[in-house]
Amino acid sequence: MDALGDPTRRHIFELLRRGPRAVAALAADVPVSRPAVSQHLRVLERAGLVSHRREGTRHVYAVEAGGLDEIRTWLDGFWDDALARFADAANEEGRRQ
Amino acid sequence: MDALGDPTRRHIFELLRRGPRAVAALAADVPVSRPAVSQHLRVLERAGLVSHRREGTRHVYAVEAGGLDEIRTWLDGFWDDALARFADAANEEGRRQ
DNA sequence: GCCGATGGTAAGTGCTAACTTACGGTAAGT
DNA sequence: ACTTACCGTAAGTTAGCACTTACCATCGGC
Repeated sequence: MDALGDPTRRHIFELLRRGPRAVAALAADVPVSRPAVSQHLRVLERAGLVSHRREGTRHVYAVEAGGLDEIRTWLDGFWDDALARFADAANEEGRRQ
Repeated sequence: MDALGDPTRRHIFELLRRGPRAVAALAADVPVSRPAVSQHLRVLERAGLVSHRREGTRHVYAVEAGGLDEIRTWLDGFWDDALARFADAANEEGRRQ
């Protein structure tokens, strides 16, 4: 979640959404330098959102399904609770009127 | 999404998950000053994640269902694409072996 | 009408992190 | 072996932002 807070990082993440890419290929579509992309990829990997495999000298990065699922479950619990509370508030409102 | 990047802001957001609260009540459960909470609430409101209604001199904040839904749809599209790409990669892998 | 409570806003400060340039390391091609 | 391509890491700078203190506005109560 902290990892997706940065716009550039989300940009990289959405590029990876189209499929696995190497570092240089990612840096070509992002308005920052290549080392910056490397640093962002490291953060994303630490967060469990992406993974990389070496292919010769190139490092190909891809999205990790587990990381997305983690956020998803967190959001789901949140959503349910929020809806329940929202219903409670609506009931209370109706009771007042 | 940028709004949920800050840990303190997520903390406040999760407090709001239990139900609507006033600013002072929120600040009591967060290790920062009350003005800081106000600023965080402003960011959250600008992001469409919370809304506030005045209750006398108190400002009661509550989570906004729409904001959560927005993140949810974004995440859903992401999830589907990621799974599809993952399946493609698995197929390619199988074809090689 | 005055005082306390509640909370938004302004100004200022410190720290984090995002970015750059520079360097080193590894693998492939010739 | 030498060069080239590709990438991670170190060091340094800067801009943003999270936080605090101080101030002001508004609403309710005595």
